Amino acid sequence: MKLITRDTDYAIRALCFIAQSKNDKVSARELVKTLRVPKAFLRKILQILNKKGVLKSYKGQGGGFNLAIPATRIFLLDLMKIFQGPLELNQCTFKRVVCRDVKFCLVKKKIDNIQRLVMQELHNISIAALVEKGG
Amino acid sequence: MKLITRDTDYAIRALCFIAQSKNDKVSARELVKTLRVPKAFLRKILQILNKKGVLKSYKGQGGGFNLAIPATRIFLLDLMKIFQGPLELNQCTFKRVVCRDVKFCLVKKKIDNIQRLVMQELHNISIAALVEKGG
DNA sequence: GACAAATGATACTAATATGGTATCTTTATA
DNA sequence: TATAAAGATACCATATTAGTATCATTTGTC
Repeated sequence: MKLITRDTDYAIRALCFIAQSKNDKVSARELVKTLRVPKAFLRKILQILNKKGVLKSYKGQGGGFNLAIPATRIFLLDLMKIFQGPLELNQCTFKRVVCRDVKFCLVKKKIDNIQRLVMQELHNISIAALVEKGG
Repeated sequence: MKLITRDTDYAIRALCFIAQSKNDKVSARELVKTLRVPKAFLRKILQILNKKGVLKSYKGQGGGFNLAIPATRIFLLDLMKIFQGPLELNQCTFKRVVCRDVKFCLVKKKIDNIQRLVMQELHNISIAALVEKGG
């Protein structure tokens, strides 16, 4: 049971690297060299991050990527949403069945609480926080 | 992104029903009637719960299942472990790469904290708690 | 003892998600 | 104008999830 999939993971690594870089742009080739991740796969991920407004891309020779928004405002939760869809711990298939009172499903309520907790925590972790202390 | 899979979900429902039942045994047929879940699939789940010591089974005509341990001691976390394996939110593929200091990976540390939190919460939800208030 | 109704064991299948590849197009710049 | 970059898109392999199907075994009842 995983909470973070490979693509989210790679995205985090790439963003950390880009955030730390002294250069104004970082190309996929550079990232692949350092991160040791399959190039075609990483390129797809970078393209998605670009479309979602997390990265800004520059085409042509000497092109590459840089952050479209400050590293302090890129959160794990955002990345997970992008690559893994919305966090829905369960979709309450319990309706009409276990719950005697449809309006009050304790299972859902309890799981929703956990979900809220997780989301809060994930929303507190930014790319900036990950790179600042050698993380 | 789901935390609870279908089989865990069905297991919870079945256990809630069995916990609430006045009879000393509940058969798969009864469960299917009430829970509206595919019979063959549910039977497989019940067999697993039996093997794992959560349910006790009775073969032959008039047979069925009942709880092998009190509902107060069956927790969501246990069921998730049985059907979804151990909760490992990430397996830290960051080693040597993003982390400059292998011994101190902030990503892992932060995610581990979240994991601890989730496990604590899941360990607080028992089948008994789910049925007691009409959940 | 035969039958029916239950679980046990086990193998198979279908659908979906995950983790990639491969290829061709477009753009910028030296 | 060649080259090195990203954009777009289609494809593929594997694993996981969800579910089926079948036969064997057990046990209560007539």
